[in-house]
Amino acid sequence: MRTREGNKEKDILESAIKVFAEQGFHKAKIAKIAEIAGVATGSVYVYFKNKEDILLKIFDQLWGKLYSELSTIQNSSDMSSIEKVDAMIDLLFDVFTENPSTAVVFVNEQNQLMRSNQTQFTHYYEKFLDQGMVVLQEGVNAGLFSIAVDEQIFRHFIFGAIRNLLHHWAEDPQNFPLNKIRQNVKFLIKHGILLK
Amino acid sequence: MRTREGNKEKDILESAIKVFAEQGFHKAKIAKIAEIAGVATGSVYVYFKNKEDILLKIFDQLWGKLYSELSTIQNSSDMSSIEKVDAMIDLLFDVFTENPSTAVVFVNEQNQLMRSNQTQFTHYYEKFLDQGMVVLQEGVNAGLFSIAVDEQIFRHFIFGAIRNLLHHWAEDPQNFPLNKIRQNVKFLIKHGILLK
DNA sequence: ATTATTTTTGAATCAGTATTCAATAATGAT
DNA sequence: ATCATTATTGAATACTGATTCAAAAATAAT
Repeated sequence: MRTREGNKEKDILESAIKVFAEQGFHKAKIAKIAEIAGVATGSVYVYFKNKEDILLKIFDQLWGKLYSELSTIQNSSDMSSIEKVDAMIDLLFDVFTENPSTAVVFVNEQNQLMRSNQTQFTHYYEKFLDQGMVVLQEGVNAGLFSIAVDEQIFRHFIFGAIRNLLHHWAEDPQNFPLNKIRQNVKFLIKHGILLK
Repeated sequence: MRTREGNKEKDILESAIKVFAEQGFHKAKIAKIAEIAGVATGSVYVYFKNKEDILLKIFDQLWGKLYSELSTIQNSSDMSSIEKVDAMIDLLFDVFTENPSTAVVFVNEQNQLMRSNQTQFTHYYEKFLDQGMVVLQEGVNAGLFSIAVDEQIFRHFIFGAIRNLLHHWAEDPQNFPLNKIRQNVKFLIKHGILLK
């Protein structure tokens, strides 16, 4: 017998996130991912079926985590709808702050990938967005939020906005203080730009 | 001498937009683009330097048009800041409505492309976003818009939101009436979701 | 220390497709 | 009608890089 040394699967996954973020999925080379992970090219295929499989696992991990944490928020019966919306925004920012490269990969690759694949992560991703809509609906029912806005549209609106901001932050973290972004997003969602 | 029959460059460009939208840039095959354009594979290389060059020309065209039309809006001295914001949103929606495939290509490919290329279209794209910020600033100065929001952040916020909505609309135009989206976006920008 | 088993390796293979280019066709000029 | 010039063609080429796999190395059991 022989036991595996270290955690190569994890190393490769982390290396891949970096390389995918830097080069984009298609220009990223398996040899480079292997090199940064400190393993041989062939080892990548011991742990992953193929290149796309690596990307899928990255998203599985991401959305599994996000969905599980969102559920916790959702079940906090002591929070108002407004607080929940804030908490959701914090959640997204927190997770992507931990790993800016993941934010870049998410923004650049997820759309393309979802088109050809229906897997694990798609499920969690949808669930995540659905949860967000439940919070919004609760707020409307409680008379806190305006009913002038369609939930589907709102969901894509706010999600696209955050996504884009995270992207720009990830590409240039210095000039884009994340806390300021976070505050601004919370404000904009609630009040818009009009002074009243 | 011999003159060129038809307008092959235009045919190829239009065909490429369709194929890129459907397959994504990397999976799109030159042979397919040529076939749909009704020309031979080799002809593509008469009119374009290479595959990426086609994509660049698509964006040149898109942002050249958007920037030029935005300038017209900007120069309308009889419009208030609020009206200008509305007009900008209409402009974006109008242009992408004319060609949903362009919306898909824009959302999926522009980020990647901009990273490796500084060309014509990047210039117009930046100018376009800058113009948007000028409008916002005017509104703040006129006491119409809240100063609680950083313009850079607002720019990425609203642009990301619209982009994402256009994307979902382009993928599924039936279930996503564009006019409703348009109205909702205008409302959200101004008032947010909070009822007051 | 030898053996059996499992992990790791990375050079060789292989596939896919962007790009080239010699041949062909079309056009206009003479 | 012939020629010169330019446009078009698409099969052949060339290249890149994902994937494979036979050999080597590491480990644990005896």
